[in-house]
Amino acid sequence: MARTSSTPYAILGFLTLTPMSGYDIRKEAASSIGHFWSESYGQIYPSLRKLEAEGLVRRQNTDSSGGRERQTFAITPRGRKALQKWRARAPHSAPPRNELLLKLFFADEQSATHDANWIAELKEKETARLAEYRSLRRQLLKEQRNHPSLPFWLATLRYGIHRSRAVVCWCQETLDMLGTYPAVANQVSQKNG
Amino acid sequence: MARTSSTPYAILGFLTLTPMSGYDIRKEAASSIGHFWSESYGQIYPSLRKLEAEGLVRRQNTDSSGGRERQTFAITPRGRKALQKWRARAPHSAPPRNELLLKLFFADEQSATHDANWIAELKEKETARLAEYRSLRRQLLKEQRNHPSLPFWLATLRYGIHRSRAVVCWCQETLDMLGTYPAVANQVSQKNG
DNA sequence: AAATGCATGTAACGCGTTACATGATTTT
DNA sequence: AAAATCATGTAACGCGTTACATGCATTT
Repeated sequence: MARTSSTPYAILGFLTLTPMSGYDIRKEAASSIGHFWSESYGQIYPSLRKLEAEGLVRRQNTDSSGGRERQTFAITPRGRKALQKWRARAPHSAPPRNELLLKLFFADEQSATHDANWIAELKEKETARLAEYRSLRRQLLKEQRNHPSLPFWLATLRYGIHRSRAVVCWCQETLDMLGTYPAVANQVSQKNG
Repeated sequence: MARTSSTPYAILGFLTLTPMSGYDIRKEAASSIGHFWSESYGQIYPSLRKLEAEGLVRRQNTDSSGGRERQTFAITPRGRKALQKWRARAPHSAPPRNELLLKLFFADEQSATHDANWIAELKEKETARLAEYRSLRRQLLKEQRNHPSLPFWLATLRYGIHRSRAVVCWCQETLDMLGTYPAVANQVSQKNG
């Protein structure tokens, strides 16, 4: 198996919940861990093949009811062991790369209007996310009330909430600061008070 | 020039401050934007060559006083224009990838001790960062008091502060949650109160 | 003389995205 | 019949890290 990629383990993780197709995994990932992790088909399908070749997953049944045939995979006992081993290894945190901040760092009074607009957008996006988090939280509390993993899922959600709140707060502070530049104050199409 | 990489622009940005060598850029980047951006030599040196070939930077003087010869680069007028154009383009935010959260999402009561330890470490790291931010802030306010870019630099710093505070807060909440599992409470080597 | 540190640079590798190709089914 | 949707898959590409190679100076 690949040395450093966590993609195969993300796949194994989802397959512990229930057997799934690559398509399902993608969809599930987007809705449940999308706020801190992303996977593309270009990663998932090849990974599934490798995992199958190593006996960590097995093809369950290819049912063709509705649409193209679906390849459903299930995790094997060896797959569960591999997942456990991965779980025990310390996570490495990737070096951060935030292009908005990079641009802001090299801003000047003339061009700061751009930043103000981007930051206003970001503020709205993160505010919208907070609403999504709340609804996702309600949904989890209702539909997964007794799932033993619920506390862990909620913990990752809380991370997103803390993060978004911090970002929204920073956005407002920074918009206020940028607003002190006349060039910015006059040009920004803002709904920030 | 490369289509999507922001590395060349980060380099151009630093060269607007003062002419520098690749080595200097790396050091400067680590200390000033290291909390939200990273560059490696493997990126910087080839980028500098390309930028030179395109006339966006020029080699200034290769002074060999002390150690190996130093290649110092300065930004050209065309380089400034390229930087301005980049500044005007909206930043794209990379899809997030947080391996700690991925592992936590697939945690179970047995293995949650690992997470608790990592989270305790993270909490200390982010707490230490907060102290670094404060000292960096003091330094900026003293040494760059009149630099026109100071407000933008402070804004990026505030981002880090908000972010770290949020993470520390989440860490504590999550440690408390994990502590309710007997298996975790007994095994974690903790100094968290 | 050896080891360490400064400074420049390259090569190889793997990862992940993007774009594309395919094919079947349902909708219009 | 055409368009849109579901589902699987591949190929190409670029980016960024890691590891390595080099060489000069200073320290021990």
